[in-house]
Amino acid sequence: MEVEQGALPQKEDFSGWYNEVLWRAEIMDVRYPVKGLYVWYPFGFALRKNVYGILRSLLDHDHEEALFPLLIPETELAKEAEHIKGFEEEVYWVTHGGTSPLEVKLALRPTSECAIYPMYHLWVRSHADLPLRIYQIVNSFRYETKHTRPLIRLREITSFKEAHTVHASWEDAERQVQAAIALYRQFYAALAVPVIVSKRPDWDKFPGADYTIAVDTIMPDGRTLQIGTVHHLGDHFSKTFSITFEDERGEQQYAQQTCYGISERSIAALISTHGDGKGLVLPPSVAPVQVVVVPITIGKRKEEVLAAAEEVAGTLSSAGFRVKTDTRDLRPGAKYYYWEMRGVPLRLEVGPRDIDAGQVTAVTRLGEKSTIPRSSLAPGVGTVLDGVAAALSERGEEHMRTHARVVTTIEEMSAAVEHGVAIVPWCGERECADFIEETVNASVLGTEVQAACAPPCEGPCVACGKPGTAALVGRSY
RNA sequence: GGGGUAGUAGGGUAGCCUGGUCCAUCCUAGAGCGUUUGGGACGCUUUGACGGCAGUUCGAAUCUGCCCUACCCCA
Repeated sequence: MEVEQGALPQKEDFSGWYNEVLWRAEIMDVRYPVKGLYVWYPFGFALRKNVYGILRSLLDHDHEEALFPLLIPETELAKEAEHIKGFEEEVYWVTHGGTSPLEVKLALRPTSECAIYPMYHLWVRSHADLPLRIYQIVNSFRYETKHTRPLIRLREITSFKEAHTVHASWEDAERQVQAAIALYRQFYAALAVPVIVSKRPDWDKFPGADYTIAVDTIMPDGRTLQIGTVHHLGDHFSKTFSITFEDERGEQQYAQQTCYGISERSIAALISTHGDGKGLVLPPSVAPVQVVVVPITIGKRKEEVLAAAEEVAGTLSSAGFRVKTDTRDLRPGAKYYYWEMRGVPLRLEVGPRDIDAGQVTAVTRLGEKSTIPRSSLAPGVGTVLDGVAAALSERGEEHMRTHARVVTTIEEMSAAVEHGVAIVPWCGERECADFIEETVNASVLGTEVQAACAPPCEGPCVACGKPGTAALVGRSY
């Protein structure tokens, strides 16, 4: 793996910047010989492990992790008419076993409802089995026809975390929807990625859902990226798959269900939100390397410096930090650039001058330089890392504040969607949404908008003038 | 769905019409050795490719056929 040098494309050229940083920071290798399938480098995979570790620990409070098969028989997939219609153009099919055609074609899961619910039919017997909350983290396949992009639009989604819950009542399922949104908010707060939550318009909901709540973020170029969805499935699937339970009175009832998912788009958002002209910027919570120790070895004191660097690294890893000592035979400057590209939140330089002063020189990924006494190394590093995390959260919120605007006219909306999203009053009619889309070349993404920066807005619909409520309008990936 | 263009080393290009020292070339690529090291060091040596399969030919990156892949334009 080579060390690429020179400047990144400017972040203003977001596409160029994004593709370049993914391979220079060794997140994804896009050279795999199938369009839309990409390879996780070890460094990228380590980042993925940390990010999904946070997601797992949040879910594990009241969910259980399981694993369902990749292949779904056509007979199961075809059961829910609305659902299959939503996916039929994107399904990969396994048609042969060796050279013999299969009697029943097998689909590579585009999502796992049809793999999981036949089993839920067997597992759910009584109200005592409910609520049931299970999740899995798996790959899934969609034959995307539009422009594919690593981590964002893929033909193999490698890291699809999908949760599927079963409840006794519609209201109970709705409470689960709220709980899932809260959980996703916590998750993205941990990544310092700001989000907007909204309810997707009816025509844009998950195929087979009562309604869909989406979590979006705003990318550096102002376009939105959907980074999480939560669906209330009502009893559509339980009727199709006969998921019933016996209630307290001994009567059979159809169960109420929800499902909700997050994919590696969360990592795309993480990278895009924080990265800069020098590469990745990672919150300490997920950085594969939190602290890099760079020995400044000069002439005679080389051995002494290396020993000091090792001692510093040892102290920190005993204290629980993810530390790397860079002893490669490179100039210090080259190492600084190398680790900055990989988003390491804190660099510690240990040279003769530091040794003599009983300190280390600390430089954060955000460019703040200080010294930390060797005598209080671990607490000092902890404080600095907390500072980086706080600064990233603040930066994220600032980005959201400057890219989401509450407006009331077509003209203002048109200007707002040039570099962000608009929140405008909308009456809820499809015709008005179509008018908005054609006029400003952006979509109505949702209603019931919840964002830290967005006060509720009501007023006459921007398109027709009838009473309307806040709608999120933007250009999306 | 219809049309077009293109695939040459880690990356970027030339060569193709007109088969033949083409061992091509450039870069911040790889490997090795040495001198270096408080913000991207340098020298020397060296490695490596013609998208795939078949065909024509004494000889194919170059000509022919099929296939694969990617990109662009139109619906």
